[in-house]
Amino acid sequence: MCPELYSECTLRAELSPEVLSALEEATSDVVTIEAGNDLVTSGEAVSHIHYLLRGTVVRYREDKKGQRQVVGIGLHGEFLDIDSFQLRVPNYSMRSLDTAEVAKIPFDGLAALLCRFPDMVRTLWTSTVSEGIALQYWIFRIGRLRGEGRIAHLICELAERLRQYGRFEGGALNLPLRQCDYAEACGMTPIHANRCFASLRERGFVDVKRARTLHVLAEPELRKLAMFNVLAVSSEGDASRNTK
Amino acid sequence: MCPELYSECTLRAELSPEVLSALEEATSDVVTIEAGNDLVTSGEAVSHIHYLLRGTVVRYREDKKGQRQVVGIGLHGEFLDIDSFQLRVPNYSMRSLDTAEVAKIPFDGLAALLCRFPDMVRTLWTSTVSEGIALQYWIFRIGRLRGEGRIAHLICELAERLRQYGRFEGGALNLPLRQCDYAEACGMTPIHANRCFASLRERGFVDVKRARTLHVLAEPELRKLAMFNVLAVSSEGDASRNTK
DNA sequence: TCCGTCACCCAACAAAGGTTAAGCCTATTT
DNA sequence: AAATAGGCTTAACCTTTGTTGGGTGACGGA
Repeated sequence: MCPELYSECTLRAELSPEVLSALEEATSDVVTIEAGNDLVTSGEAVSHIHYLLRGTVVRYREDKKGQRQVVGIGLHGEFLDIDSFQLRVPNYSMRSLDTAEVAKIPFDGLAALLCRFPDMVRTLWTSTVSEGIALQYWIFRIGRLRGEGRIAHLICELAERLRQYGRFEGGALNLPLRQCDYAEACGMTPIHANRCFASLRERGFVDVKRARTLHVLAEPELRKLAMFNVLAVSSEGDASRNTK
Repeated sequence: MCPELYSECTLRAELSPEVLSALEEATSDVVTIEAGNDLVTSGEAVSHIHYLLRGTVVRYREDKKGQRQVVGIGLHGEFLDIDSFQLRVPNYSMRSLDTAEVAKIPFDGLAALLCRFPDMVRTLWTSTVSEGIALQYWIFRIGRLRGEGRIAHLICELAERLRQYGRFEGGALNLPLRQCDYAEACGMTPIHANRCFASLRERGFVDVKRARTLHVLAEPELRKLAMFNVLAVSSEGDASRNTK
């Protein structure tokens, strides 16, 4: 097992060095998954949780016509499906958007770890709570915003997360997300996502230098448009024609 | 403290009688909240979790224009905000739709309980995971379904939950939800919710006997329309004009 | 009793977003 | 260099949904 597997883990502050190295020992294997392949398939039992070492992953649900609704985006350094430790049979699928590398930690190994480090249960529980909060943001985004605002909201979320991880240099959203991925996450058609991107570009809020790297040019305006971070004292804005 | 406070608790199977009575002892007080009042306000610290003894409660987020997006519905017998034990300052509000009675369990009391009954942590964690799964259903509903399907989906969810609790007698959804509450939960305007209800009524799927009691007349059709329970083997249907 | 309020209902119009069917550009393959 | 494939872009058309403004009936308080 290569050393320092979990050196970029985003839960790091919460996990002691002992736990991290125990996690590394408990890791059964590290696999590479090509773009467009499923890591996890809805309805099929899994026996381990996944940690993303490299790449970007979407979590989604499919309707019976095969239309996908993305319900989460996993960035590298994140655990992708801690909840499956409880579920055993996930009711979502996960797919990598580019070449991904994931570490697998078997459930039994994790269970042993939780016995050895009981505090870890609280940490994982807290992480599940955070994910729930994130899901509520997604519901707000899709339920209360119009097309342009939804895209802007998702961009703001990703920017915020990358910034937290120190990977938002130069305002670049360096992620393999295609317009159709944004569409699936925002509950709209790719054509409409395209219209929204065109408008955001026209307004000078973002710039897309062909290569799947999106440059955020006007984050404050984007946040206003998306009513991102509603908790902060609102500074008013042009969000007039923006809600339902 | 009145006895048997938690006799209807929906986590009951997971909680031993000892834990239940310890919970009862840890309960600081039981309060009554009139319809339309907030139990919890976004951004304001709380010091206890809530258990709903009577009534119905919505959890929501507000945008800066005061428009609400409901992100969860609490039924009696449920803990409403276990997650606030971790958050301390919730970023959502909760409001009762009718006269509600809630029991409050202070955080410190709960913390003591978790020390005394360490297994309970896992139970609460599992409950948080379930809530996360429910939130993914909500995202799917709002993101992938059209108006009629969204309303149908929410009705199916509520029916399912009431049935689990043994309170779905005669196919009646006996809840104080107004059309505008459905609208706020489904990300649409009350006017449009009204159109959707009219259509569902016309099709003979539901019946609303003025008095806020909704009768489910054709659950299979509703489920088909809503693509509810996508996991089950699909039996095909008329869901053609129903997705985006 | 009358009045106000609240939930529901309705209709006409406008805007947003889905559908279909193209065309374009770039990178990769042959 | 030509061929191909994937992702982006555009346009025309039509459905869904929001907007505005009004209406009804039930109910509770003055």
